[in-house]
Amino acid sequence: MSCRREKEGSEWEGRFRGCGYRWTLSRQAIIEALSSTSDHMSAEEVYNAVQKKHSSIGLATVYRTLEILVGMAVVLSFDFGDKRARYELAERFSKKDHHHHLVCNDCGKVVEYTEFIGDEIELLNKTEKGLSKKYNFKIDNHVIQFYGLCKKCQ
Amino acid sequence: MSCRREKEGSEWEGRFRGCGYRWTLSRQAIIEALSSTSDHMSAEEVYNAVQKKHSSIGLATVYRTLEILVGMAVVLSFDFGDKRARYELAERFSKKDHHHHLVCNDCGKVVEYTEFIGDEIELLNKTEKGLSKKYNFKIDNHVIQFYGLCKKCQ
DNA sequence: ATTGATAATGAGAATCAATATCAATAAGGA
DNA sequence: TCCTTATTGATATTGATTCTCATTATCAAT
Repeated sequence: MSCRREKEGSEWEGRFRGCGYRWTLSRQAIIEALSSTSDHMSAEEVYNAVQKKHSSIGLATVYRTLEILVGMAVVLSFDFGDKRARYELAERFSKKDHHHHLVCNDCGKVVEYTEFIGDEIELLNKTEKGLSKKYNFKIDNHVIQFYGLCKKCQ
Repeated sequence: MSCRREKEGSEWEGRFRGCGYRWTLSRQAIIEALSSTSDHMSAEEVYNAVQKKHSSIGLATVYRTLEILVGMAVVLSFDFGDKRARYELAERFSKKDHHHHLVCNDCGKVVEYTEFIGDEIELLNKTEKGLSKKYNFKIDNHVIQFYGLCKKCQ
């Protein structure tokens, strides 16, 4: 086992314990699964991925852990219109740049675009500030998504 | 019955028949229910509202009709994070101005804001155009929403 | 290393919004 | 009025997610 892996392990461990959670094999495996793909996995897909190495981990544990990770803002949960939550590591834990999503209503294909993000973020921040003040909300999250038909499905 | 009501009835009838659908009492009642509130009703809430005047209309019909209305772009469907679809009449069929939503993650309160819409729309249109070209998508829908905690829930 | 409090877990049952089935009914053109 | 067929209500079913509960694992204190 490499030095790097140990270091990563203890970072995650620290993050969990810092939030009052224990550090367990299941949690490690689930984070590994999320880290090792660029897909937007559903809970069941995470379960299947995790099963390959650790067949004893149950589906309920996957759901519970994902809930915790979302609460820790380590994982983001998305709704792409296919009737199940889909998960992806938050920007700072992933290799991906900040992006938003463009979803095909027919085949479900998801494009992660980064091209127009700059202006979007800027506007979102401004709007967020305005909304916070006017409506007394403490805003901690936003969604921007586009829906349509991809080339094939048009 | 007023002249206006008759006229509205036939407008809706025309819209349905123009799409190859029949015009039925159930559909009329469901549209009335959607028109007579500013809430974001769930399918079950629409069902309850409709039941008061037409107790024979079934829940399945409500779901089916809402699906059709969404397909006709008469009704918009939203996900506010409470695990059920919520519906509202599209802008051109409602008294409301174009707005986006700000949702409390705790109590579920939904604020419809219109203040910052101008810039948002402009940016969305621009982004939409850029995405269409670059990714060959025919975009027909977008979502912008903010999530946080309202004053009470902070 | 052992212990004890308790957090986490797996298996499976339960929940609940949404969808599918199917026989009966209603819409609307001929 | 008749006929075709879309629509409907009742109800069963699905499928993602959550809950329950007995068992196990974590980890701070010993």
